[in-house]
Amino acid sequence: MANKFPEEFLYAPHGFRDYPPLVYRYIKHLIEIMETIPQRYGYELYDGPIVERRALYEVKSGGEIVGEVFEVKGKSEEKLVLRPEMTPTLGRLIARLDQELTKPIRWATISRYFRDETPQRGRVKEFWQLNVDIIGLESPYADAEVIRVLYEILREAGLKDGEFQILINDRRIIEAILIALGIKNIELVFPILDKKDKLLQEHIRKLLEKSDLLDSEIEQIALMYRKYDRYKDLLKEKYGSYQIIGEIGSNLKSIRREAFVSFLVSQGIAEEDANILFDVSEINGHPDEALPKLVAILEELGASADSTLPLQEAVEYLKDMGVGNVLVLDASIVRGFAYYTGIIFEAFDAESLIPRAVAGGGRYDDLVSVLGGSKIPATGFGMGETVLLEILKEKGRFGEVKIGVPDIAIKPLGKDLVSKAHEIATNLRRAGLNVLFIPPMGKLGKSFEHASKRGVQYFLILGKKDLENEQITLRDIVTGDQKVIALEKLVEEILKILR
RNA sequence: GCCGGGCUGGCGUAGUUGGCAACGUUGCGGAUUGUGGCUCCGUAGUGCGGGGUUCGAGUCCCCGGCCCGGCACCA
Repeated sequence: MANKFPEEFLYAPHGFRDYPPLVYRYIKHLIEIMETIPQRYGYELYDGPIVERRALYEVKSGGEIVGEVFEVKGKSEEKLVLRPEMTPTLGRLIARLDQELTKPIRWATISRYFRDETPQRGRVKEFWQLNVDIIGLESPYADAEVIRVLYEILREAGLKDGEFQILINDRRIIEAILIALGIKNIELVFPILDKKDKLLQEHIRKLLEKSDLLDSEIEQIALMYRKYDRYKDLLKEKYGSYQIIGEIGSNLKSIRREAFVSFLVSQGIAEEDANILFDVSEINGHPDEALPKLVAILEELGASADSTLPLQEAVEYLKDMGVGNVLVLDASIVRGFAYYTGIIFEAFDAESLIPRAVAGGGRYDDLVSVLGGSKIPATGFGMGETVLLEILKEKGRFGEVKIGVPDIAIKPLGKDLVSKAHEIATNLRRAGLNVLFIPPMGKLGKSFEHASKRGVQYFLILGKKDLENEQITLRDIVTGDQKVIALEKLVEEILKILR
């Protein structure tokens, strides 16, 4: 180290990760699950380029999101970016290949994506993401099926029913309510629904400003109210002595309403309508109970309840598929994206250990046509590996992930035995085993130690004495047992032991 | 971008009111070429960088860097 190489250069660039084997094997484990499960449901794998035209992302939602994209400089004039998500690429592919593809199309992909965001827990600048989509099937069965795939992945990854929830809603229902209320600016209301919790947080912050609490405390308390169920006890313990905290606590229900309604009113919505919208946004429960509430609201407004039928149907399918008990209809879920047109859903850890969605998706019936293709219905979801990884880490839910652990090691005792040992290793490898070859120098004991630290249990010792009898010694490194095996029966014997 | 916490051998930590930098663990080497994981010994830090206060700073003050949380934002 003669010259100064800045120490920080030993680390990955800010927001990016290194993946030494100890870390990588867990990610790889998840990736393999995410890649395998969709195939079990008949999905084909595909991929696109990591680099896309910047314009592709401007088409679908007005160019707002491009700010968090990595620009790529090439020789051409064309503005290129590292892809931040898959759906536009998928839309492009479908628009182009539409005519030759058998419908419905079931496609899945898992690959790396990039977003130039501020890193946080569960969020990094480079990540793997799975996308699962059904294109060309209008029936809510399609929505149900992709949700079933999502469910199975979460289960396979190690989460149990009750440890996660799949929140579901349908934009068409909310739209029908808004229309019934005579609200024209639908686009205005969706983001507000999405920010309901945040509105509460801000409202409480304002209430607390009059008190003698420190700004930093106010910030913290307001956040706790936003996630009240989780911080209820802590809040009482820490700030219970303040009168104002007690007051807010006992009036929380009306404060929630006030925070939401007053903001809507400030945006030009009538107070009466705003109150109805609040009631709608508070609907949160199993679809069997929540859906009738939405129907009732629509009927009260003198509107048709037909908009609830697709969600109803999807829920029925989901129950038939065994996913009924993790569903929660949350009428405040709309998802930030302009391109969603119908059923939308998000998966969360039930304990909110990580306050981010594990996966999210929905129906986007117009995207392909926006990109110049024919009008073709589509639904699907995206799922990154980062949040799920953090949740499993938090729960200590990583079992023994054995990736890159050799099944067996072999060491010749002497240079003149290398070719024979290599021949044996090759036979074992051809039988499908991962074989670690240890060169003949050094002490045998050290080799055991090394193999043991690599997680290897079985060790073949090829020495002259054994070889004279066409035999080889197999040692179990864990137990210390060892026996001599005839070379001609070796592969067979080893396979028997390993199975 | 904002707020908070941290930065001591590879890793994890201890360091009382400023005064010889300690412990655990891992890696590597050693007890000579067919048998280990126990023990022993050796190896390892310009204390994140820079400046200041002081006889003397890891310990106090200032500036910067990086890491980790959280907020904003989030396809």
